[in-house]
Amino acid sequence: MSVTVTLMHVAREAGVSPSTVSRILNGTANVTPDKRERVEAVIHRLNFTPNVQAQALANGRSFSVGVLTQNISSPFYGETLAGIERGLEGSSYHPLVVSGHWHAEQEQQALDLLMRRRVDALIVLGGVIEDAALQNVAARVPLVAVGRDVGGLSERCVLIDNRAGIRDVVRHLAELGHRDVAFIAGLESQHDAVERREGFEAAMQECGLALRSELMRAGDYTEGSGERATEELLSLGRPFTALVCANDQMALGARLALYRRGVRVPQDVSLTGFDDLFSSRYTTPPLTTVHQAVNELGELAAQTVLRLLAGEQPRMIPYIPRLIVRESTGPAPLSPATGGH
Amino acid sequence: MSVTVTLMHVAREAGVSPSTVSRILNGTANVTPDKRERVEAVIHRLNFTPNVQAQALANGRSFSVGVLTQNISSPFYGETLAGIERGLEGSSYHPLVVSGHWHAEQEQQALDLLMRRRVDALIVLGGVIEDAALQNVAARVPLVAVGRDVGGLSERCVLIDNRAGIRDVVRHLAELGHRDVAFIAGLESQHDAVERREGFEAAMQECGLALRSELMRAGDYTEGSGERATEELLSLGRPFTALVCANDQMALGARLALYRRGVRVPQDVSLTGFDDLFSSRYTTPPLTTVHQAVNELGELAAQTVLRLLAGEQPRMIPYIPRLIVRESTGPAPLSPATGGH
DNA sequence: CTTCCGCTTGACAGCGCTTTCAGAAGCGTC
DNA sequence: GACGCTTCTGAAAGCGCTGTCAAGCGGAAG
Repeated sequence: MSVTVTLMHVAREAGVSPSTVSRILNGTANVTPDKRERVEAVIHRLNFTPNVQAQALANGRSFSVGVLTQNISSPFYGETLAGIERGLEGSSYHPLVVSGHWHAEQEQQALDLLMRRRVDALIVLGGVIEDAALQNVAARVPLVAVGRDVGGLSERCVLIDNRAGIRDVVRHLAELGHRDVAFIAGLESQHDAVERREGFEAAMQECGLALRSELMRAGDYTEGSGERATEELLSLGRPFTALVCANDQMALGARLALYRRGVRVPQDVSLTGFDDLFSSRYTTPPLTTVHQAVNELGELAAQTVLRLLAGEQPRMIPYIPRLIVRESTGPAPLSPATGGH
Repeated sequence: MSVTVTLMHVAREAGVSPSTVSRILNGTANVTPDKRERVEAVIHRLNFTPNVQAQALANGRSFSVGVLTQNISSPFYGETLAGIERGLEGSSYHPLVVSGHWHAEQEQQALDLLMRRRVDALIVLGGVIEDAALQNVAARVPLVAVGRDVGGLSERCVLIDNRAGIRDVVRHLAELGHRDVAFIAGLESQHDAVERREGFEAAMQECGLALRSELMRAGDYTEGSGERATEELLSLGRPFTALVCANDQMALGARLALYRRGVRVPQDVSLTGFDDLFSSRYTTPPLTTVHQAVNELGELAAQTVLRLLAGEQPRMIPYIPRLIVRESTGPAPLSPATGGH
């Protein structure tokens, strides 16, 4: 392994001062064409790559944007990350991703790590860490939150209207004639899960449909939890004709449980999700769900961060989710299977 | 925004030299307990976080491991990343992820970026960039490749036996009595896609099954391409009883196309994938596929990198994929639907 | 021909940290 | 009490780059 070549080497080799090389590298000032060419030739010949750490140290900017996500492999956060990546493309900033796994302690460690790395800005995706910790960090670097309302930083939060999304789902089902609607919620510790549950309850009332506690189950946003919750619901003898899940992943689990019991979707039971993951277009049947444009949310967050870094004061537009009707919902069966116990 | 506090501030405040603070931070040398306590108190009080860039510059290690992935939002790479993250946990190293999007030029840019950031090591996931570029980089930092055999660096490549995986699939289908087996391949530019196609052809021959070119289609590993290829195959009048897809995502697309045509899985057509994505347990019906343990592969890669960084010379064990039989495959129909054109 | 202006360029002082080197204690021993 | 040894600690020299400052240069203006 050869010694890494530094800007100084380039300067010597090209017979100019380090300052000049730096200026050529950053376009900070004019340099006579012949010197520039000479230096560029040397850079190329020596395969010189500037040391970002040194640059960061010297000019106080690391050109990286910290991203606190929860679970890098979840389809939901994965798409958001891709959006952030795309939003940052073309700028000289780069994302630095750390996972918090929905665990306050890990989230705090992740934040520490990002601060240590002196990120120039921060994007926070969900999470359960207290607002105070985020406010603390926001005092040091520009911060944008996605899918979570941080007290005192609301104008920096990209939010979606969970209640409106679920309301659309319930209305859609009501229009199809469903009266017995089951619901699988997410964890009460997650902000949006609470909003979706409350939204469901409100919408049911609004549509004049009875809210039956035995038809309300809690999962944790994973496929497995959706499957288990659905099995419990089915063990009641299927006293429902529609099943609303608080996210697509649980709907996927629910779908499997229904399949195992030979319950047809949507002929026997209509099934809905929330998020519109990419793969939800490909479930059997394709899932009726609420589109979140996770991708665009990520991109929007990234662009907002860039604006903040450029010294602008961008305003956030609340994101309105959109109901996507596919084939997993249909008219309520004429003779609804009544509870069998 | 307050001025960031530096090690120097801490030193002054605690009445010791910067060297001492550094030593306490890194445990580099003994320090008398009272000084240590004093310094630690100040660190805490001032909320001091060491600047990683400066540390990196001073001691020549950035404590970050570059990861060249292809598509951060793909379920396949997402799980690998999670594995890498987990494998690096506990060490002081941290992953720095960049996407190449299966595009040689972007991959090269990603590599440049990582070298600029002076990553201490590199993990490469797939990709289409030439071996030479990777060898070039490997001369500078330890490199581990996953799912790709880099010439001259084979001992640093975590590989899976694609041919063996597909062979198991074909044998499984043959045992179930299928004789007319269709295949949807990936792009010829991707190494593993080629291996899977070749593996399929070899396995068909080995099982004494006829290889019919009209039943061989090419996709690009996306759901949409699987769907389109399946539609084409179905337009032939369904002269096949089993459909082998080169990855799970295409199988998902295929599943939708079959659903649309009212073809039952597995009663009319048996369907298989490759990769065993987490969500493949939850398709309707659950997908028979080849398990890749993407997660563990990532973790293994990370651990290997750590070993390399510690100066050891770890040996790679080739990974043997495993057939997972679920419910999307079944006996060949008694009276196979013959080609209808 | 001198003066002034604008542009290019190099010297140099950091950025925040680590690490070597050598001095200062502290301790045991003769 | 002096000597040598081991620890602990501070001064100082970088790590690779940027940005300020002032010098040097050529040409335009007087």
